[in-house]
Amino acid sequence: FNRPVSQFLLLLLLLLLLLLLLMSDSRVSSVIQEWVSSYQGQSHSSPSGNPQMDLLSYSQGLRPDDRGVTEQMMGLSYLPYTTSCLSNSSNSVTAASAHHEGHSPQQDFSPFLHPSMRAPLIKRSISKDSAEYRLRRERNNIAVRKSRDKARRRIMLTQHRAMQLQDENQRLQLRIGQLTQELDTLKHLLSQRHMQGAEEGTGDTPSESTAYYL
Amino acid sequence: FNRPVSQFLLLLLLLLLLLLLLMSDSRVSSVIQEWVSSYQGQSHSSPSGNPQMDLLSYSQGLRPDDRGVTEQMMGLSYLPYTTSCLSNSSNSVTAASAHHEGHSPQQDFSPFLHPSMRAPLIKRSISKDSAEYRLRRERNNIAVRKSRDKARRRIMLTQHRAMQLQDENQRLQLRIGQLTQELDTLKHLLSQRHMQGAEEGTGDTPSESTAYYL
DNA sequence: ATAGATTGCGCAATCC
DNA sequence: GGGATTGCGCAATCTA
Repeated sequence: FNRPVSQFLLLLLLLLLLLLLLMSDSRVSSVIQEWVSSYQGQSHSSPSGNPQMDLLSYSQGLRPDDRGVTEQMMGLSYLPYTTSCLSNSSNSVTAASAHHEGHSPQQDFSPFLHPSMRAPLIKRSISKDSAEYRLRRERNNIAVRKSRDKARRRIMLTQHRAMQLQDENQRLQLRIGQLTQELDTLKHLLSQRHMQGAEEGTGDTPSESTAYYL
Repeated sequence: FNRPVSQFLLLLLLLLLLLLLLMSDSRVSSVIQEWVSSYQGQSHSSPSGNPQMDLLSYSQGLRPDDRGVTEQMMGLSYLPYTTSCLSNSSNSVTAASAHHEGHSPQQDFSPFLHPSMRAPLIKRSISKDSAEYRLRRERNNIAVRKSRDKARRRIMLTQHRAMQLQDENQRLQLRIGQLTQELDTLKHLLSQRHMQGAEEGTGDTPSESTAYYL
C-alpha cells in the first residue's frame, strides 16, 4: 500500500464505521473480549467476516510477485571461501546458523562448513533442497500471508473501535452535561418552591423525605 | 515473544496505563489525532518516550542472530539451468523480478537471464555485491527494526487506549443511569407537588414538556 | 508428531 | 540521497 491509497481507505472505513455506529448504537461493550478471542482463538477462518478472501485466495498464490515458482535463496554467512561456489555441490550454505537455507531446484548443498552448527547436519536429512521442502515452504508462505492479513485486519479493527469508542465517549459526556444541567435546574426550582411554599409549613429536601401532606 | 511473557507484559502495561489514567484523567480526548500524527509524522524518534532503547540500541546490532556478518541470499527464480551455478560468475540470480539479490562476499553476479528485467542492469552498476551495498543494507535493517518497534508500540498503545476508553464508557453509562434515575425521581416529585399545590404557579421545566402553568 | 499459526528478521521497492 | 514503511519469503517456535 502506498500512502494515498491507505489514507483514502482509512477515511472510507472511518465513514463506514460512523454509519454503523449511527445504526446500531449499543455495541460499545466487550472490546477486550473480542480482541483477546481473536488473538487466541484462531480456529475460525475469517473472524471479521470479510467477504474479500478466504483460505482459497491464499492458496491461490496469485500476487504479482508469484509468477512461476518464486524461489528465495539463503544465508551463507561467514564463508571466506566464496570462490568455490555452489557448483561444487557440497560446500556452501545450509548450515550458517540454520538461517536461510540454500535452495535452487535439483541442486543439493549438504550442510557443511560451519563449526557451531554441525549437529543439525545429521538431523534427519534436514533441508531437502528441492523436494517436499518447497512444498513446506509454500504452505508456510500461505500461512504467513494469511496470518499477516489477519493481524492487519485486527489492527484496523482495534483502531476503528478506538475511534468509535471515543465518539461514543464524547456523546456520553455531552449527555451527562445535559442531564446534570437539567438536574440542577430542577433542584433549583424545587428549592424555590420550598421557599415560596414555606407558609404551608412542611420544609424538607427533595431527595429523601418528601412526605408533606401525609 | 512467547505467550506467557507477552501476556505478562500486556498486563504490566495495562496497569501502568491505568495508573497514568488515574493521575491525569482528562486525557481521553484526541485519540485519533495522536494516532494519525504518530502514523504520519515520524520525524520524532521515539514518540512514546520509551526509556528502553533509542537509535543507539538499533545501530548496535547485538541481537543473538547477528553474530558475525549475517548474510542473506536471494531469489533466483525461474531458472531451469540450475547446474551452471554461481561459479560461472555470470548467470544465476540478481534479476529475478528484482527480488533478493545474490550476495556472497567478493563474488559478483551480473544481472542476467531474466528477459523482463534487463533494463536495470545498466542502472548505475546496481547491486554492488559487497561494497557500500552492505552498508546500505545494514542501515536499512536498522531502520526496519526501528520502524517495526515503533509499529509494535503504536499497536499496543491503541489497544490499551481502546480498553481504557471502554472502561471510561462503562463509567459514563453508569453515571448517566444514575443521573437519569435521579432526574426521574425529581420530576415525579415535582409533578406530585403540582397536583397537590395547584394553586401556585411558576412552572418552568428544563427539558421538554412539563410546562403546565405557562 | 505433523500441520498450521505466529514472530523476528533480512531484502527490495517505495515513500517522503 | 537517506531514513521510514511495507510486502514478502525464510526459519524458528508455538500450539493444537
